[in-house]
Amino acid sequence: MREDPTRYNPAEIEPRWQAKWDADPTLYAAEPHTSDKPKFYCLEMLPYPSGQLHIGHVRNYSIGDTLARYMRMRGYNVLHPMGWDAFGLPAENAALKNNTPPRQWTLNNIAQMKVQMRRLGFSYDWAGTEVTTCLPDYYRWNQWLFLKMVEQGLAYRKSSKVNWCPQCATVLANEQVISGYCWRHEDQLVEQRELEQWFLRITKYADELLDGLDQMPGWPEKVRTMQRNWIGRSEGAHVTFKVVDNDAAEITVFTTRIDTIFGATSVQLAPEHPLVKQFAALDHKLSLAVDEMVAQQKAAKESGDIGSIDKHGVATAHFAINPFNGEQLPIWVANYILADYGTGAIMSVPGHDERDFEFATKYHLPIRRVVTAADGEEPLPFIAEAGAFIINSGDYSDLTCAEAQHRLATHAEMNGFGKATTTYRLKDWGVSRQRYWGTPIPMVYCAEHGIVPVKEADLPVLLPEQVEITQEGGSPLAKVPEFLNTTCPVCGGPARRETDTMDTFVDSSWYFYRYTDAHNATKPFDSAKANYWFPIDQYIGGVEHAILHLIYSRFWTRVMRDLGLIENSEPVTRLFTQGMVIKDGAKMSKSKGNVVSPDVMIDKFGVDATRMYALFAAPPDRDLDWQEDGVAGISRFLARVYRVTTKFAPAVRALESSVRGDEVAAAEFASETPAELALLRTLHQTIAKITEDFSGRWHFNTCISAIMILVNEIIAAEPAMDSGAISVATTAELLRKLTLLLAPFAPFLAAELWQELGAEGSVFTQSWPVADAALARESEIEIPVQINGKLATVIKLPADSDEAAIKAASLADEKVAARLVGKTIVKHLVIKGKLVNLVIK
RNA sequence: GCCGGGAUGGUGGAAUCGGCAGACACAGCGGACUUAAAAUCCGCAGUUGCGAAAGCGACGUGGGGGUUCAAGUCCCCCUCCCGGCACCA
Repeated sequence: MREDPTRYNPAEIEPRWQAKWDADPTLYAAEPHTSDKPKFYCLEMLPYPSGQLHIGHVRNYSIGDTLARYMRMRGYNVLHPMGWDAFGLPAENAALKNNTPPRQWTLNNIAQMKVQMRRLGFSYDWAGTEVTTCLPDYYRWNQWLFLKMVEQGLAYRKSSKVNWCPQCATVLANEQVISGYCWRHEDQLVEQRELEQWFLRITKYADELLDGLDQMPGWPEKVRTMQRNWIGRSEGAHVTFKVVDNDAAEITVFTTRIDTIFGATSVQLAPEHPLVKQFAALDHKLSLAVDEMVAQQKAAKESGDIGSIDKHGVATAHFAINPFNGEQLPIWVANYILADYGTGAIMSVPGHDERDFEFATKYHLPIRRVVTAADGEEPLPFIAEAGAFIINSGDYSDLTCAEAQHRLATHAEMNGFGKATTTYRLKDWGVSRQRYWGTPIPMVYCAEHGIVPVKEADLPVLLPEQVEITQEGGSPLAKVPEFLNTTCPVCGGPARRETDTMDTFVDSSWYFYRYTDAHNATKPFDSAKANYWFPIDQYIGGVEHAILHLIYSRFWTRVMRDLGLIENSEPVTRLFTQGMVIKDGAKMSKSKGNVVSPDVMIDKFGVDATRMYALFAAPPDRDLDWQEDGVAGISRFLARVYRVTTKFAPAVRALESSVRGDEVAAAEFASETPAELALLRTLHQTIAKITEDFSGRWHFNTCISAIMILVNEIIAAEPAMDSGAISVATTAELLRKLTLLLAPFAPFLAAELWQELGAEGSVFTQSWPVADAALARESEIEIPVQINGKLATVIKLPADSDEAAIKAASLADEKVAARLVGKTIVKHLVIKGKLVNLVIK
């Protein structure tokens, strides 16, 4: 039975085509940047080489490959690259566990995964584009770009509190801390340590990164919102308060509502505010209370509900002076004030802020009204809307809030105690990592000359191969004397190298530019090539990178633009975030034992069925519940396509060899029977539907269902094809176009069937079929007739029937007539080509 | 608390612009083929009432209200689920 040659056998078909495709390394190469074809840069997020492709990758890459194949058939010059995000901690963990060097482990994994990806038939230009970020020919450009950033003042070193993951044994960027936990160890709380680190000045671009989001209609609103929140721009003012009887101390607060400053009745400091330390040193009771608050804030942060801790505070013995009216305000320390936002100090305006109101009520602090929208009677706290104005505020009374904000800030600035300011939640990107398997930071420490960049000519700073990886903290490179000890680029004297490596998000921040010129040995890439291909037309990946990779990439693009390497400011025109693949309603995980292996699926059902199921089971943006029975269903469908196509293939081949294609068309279209026209109608409706879906909606699940409908109709017509009632020419037309429609979704089967049908060339270099509107049009349509909005019957009419004809036909229907007996027609509504509704009484 | 996304048969999902709810598949049931099974093919299939049947009717897109000749789709209110943000001053 298995030997039955008429039976669909992906295990035979797929490896045969794979071998053929692999033998031609230029098969999927894009044309050079001088091509006159329109370009299309189709990109999927590169994988980390864990060694095993998972089903989520299969989904991600199937979406991208389907699009890439389609766009090629539409005549675009398509760049479809792939690479490896190959630096990172797992390689070091594996080294510890298996005693395999990280490099070897990583390269082995890459080799394995590449076999899997080739097996899946993805149309990547491996030879032209493959980038492996852990190899010196790539990471030397990380170093080169880092040096450029040092030159521009965009990379700098400073000591500060940083996030430390004990499991990673390294520092993390803010973006890599998810609600207090490590992004790769979800149970690991992140600690704070004071360390000297390299930072990249992403905050320089904060405004541009934020404002750019408004001009990115091709990105999901969700991702843009997340980035907006992350950047967290807040426009307001700084105001500096002097402290009574303490000339050395002053408190600068940040407020977005300087217009309410006459309503301030206290000043609140974060427990970790520097001035609190000073006060507490002389006040034991305060000191104890503050320690408790610090501990409480820390605990709340860790349990993730810092938003809901009970507000409490403690008064200090000190007073601050409101610079606008000289009023003395008590200085408190409060547990709801965060040290790391704004200035860590606020003016408390309980009349017009909910938190301040809650606090003031609890501690019986005065509550004062300084804003109203009408009569000054609104219940407090009153949060002003547009149109409100200021009262009880001296010279500023009666101004609108906006006007008062402007005047107060200006007054503060002229008198040197404040000014309009913008704060951001976004902090500079800490890129130092105390790990081995990453890009060495190309800097040298000289006793004489301080921190000195490595000379460009001396790049790359190679990562040494023989390194002992241990669990204990500290940079592994610091224990490699051959690496550590070097000479100063300025004086040639003894010096030591920076032993931290770069965050691996540096690698992925610009890899897609390298794809455009992956083998360039003298530059990161040729600008002319990058400028031709960029921005990326379509980027496809998981939403989990919304504020990591995707914000770093936007930053890096601007840096490279300002260095003159590229012209674009944004890397990606359209972003698509696909949903997760889940199993039995839950995220796949080893601990739940619900992991689906792509290899097992392919062994059982073949690549085409596996890929197609990944596209069929849900729209690509939604989560997809993997059901093996569903893959089996797709496999049966493909088997039907194979059977019917191969059955008629000999007749089609014979026809093709006797008549030229266009003559067939000319001869045929004169004399089709109604049965043939009906089939051609479905064919052209299917072409139209799929073509439209590719232009934006991407609901490949409904594309595939449309193909199934077409196939079901072809199979239903099989007896007529057998008998000759449907001509071989029509059959040929149907099967050839069907094969073209299948090509982006089931490439192996399409390649096989295209050959079976005796057509010339590769199915993938054919033009995408064009829907013929005339053929797609229905000659006869069914019109539902409703009575009082409920379906009464369905009538059949010629498609071009006018309103009068539809009206008459609806009344002529006997079911309708029966229902009309003894009733009055109140309204007879006809929607041409759609429906009839009779309102009767 | 705020911002997104979602809730449709036994299951995944379809209905793209307010116009026949449930396309296409999965699972299920019945039949054909077979000694039998698998595979394959054909058919049935939202729930429910009446009926021997053909058929006829009612209900039905998380819940409640509204707009409309007509609502899964638009408006208002509410519930639950997923994701993100969160004393951000």
